[in-house]
Amino acid sequence: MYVTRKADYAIRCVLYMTKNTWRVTSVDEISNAMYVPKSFLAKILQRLMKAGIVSSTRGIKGGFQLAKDPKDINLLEVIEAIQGVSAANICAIDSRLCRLSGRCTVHPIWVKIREKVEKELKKENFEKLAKKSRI
Amino acid sequence: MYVTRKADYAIRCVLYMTKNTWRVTSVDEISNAMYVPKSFLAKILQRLMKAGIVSSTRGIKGGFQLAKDPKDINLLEVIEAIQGVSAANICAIDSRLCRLSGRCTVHPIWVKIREKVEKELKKENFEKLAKKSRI
DNA sequence: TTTAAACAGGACTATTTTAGTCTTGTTTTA
DNA sequence: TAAAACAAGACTAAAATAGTCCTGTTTAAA
Repeated sequence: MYVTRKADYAIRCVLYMTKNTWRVTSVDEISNAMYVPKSFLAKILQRLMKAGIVSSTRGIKGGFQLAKDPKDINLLEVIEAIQGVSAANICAIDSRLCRLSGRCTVHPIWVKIREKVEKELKKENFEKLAKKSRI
Repeated sequence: MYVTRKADYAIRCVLYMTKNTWRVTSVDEISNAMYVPKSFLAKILQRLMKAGIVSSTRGIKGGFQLAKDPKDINLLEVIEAIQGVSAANICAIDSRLCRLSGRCTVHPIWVKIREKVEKELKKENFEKLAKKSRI
């Protein structure tokens, strides 16, 4: 499980929107507030759209807003919206990717770690995060 | 925390050597047994050398053997010997790498996850792994 | 009705990392 | 002294990461 810059930006972005729930925020605004390159952020928001996490309004005065209640959005979901499923070791995602799997002693350990990490990430919803947030 | 092929091969390699403790094994032998490209494995073994996990004997009939008791070698140590320290998010390794850290709500979560993963990996020593192993 | 602000989406690019290979040299034992 | 084995650095191809850019389309407001 490695969190890319893209997913990290996505998290900041959802966090910002959580603090401005029900208000339409533009890419430009989020970009400036969260120190994320604008055109890169636009791509990220498109992915969050496809995942149903945000919704968009086009045209002047348009922008993005959360499509769900912040308490129903967790970290894992945002990360996976951006980079797909991931794990410490590819074999923990798809055992076919490892020619030793099935016979491999280490395999169950990767699976266990993946489960633990995903559990932690699922526990963290954005309502909770925003309460603690100072940015 | 992402485990590269290199670290994955290193683990297989240490596992093989654990099952042949006190015997000198050549790169060629391990390479064939563990399905790892020979010249790549040679590089990996050099790293394990520097980390003090294996020792080498040069010349004909030379090769590698574990430099420590398998029960004193854990997964984390082998992974870090190959790829250095890692975490789900770079900010969990060095908070200076994140311009929001200190103010970032998500930062403590990455740190917690890193700690949990490292704890799991430290628990797994090679004596234990070899007992379960069928390869 | 036109203009400008904003999203949509595809193509493109530079940099870094990953996963190796290759070559030349040194050691050691039979 | 030849061959088998490690040592170490240079090299390379492919993939992933981190963006940028450009050409559209939409829509509120002047």
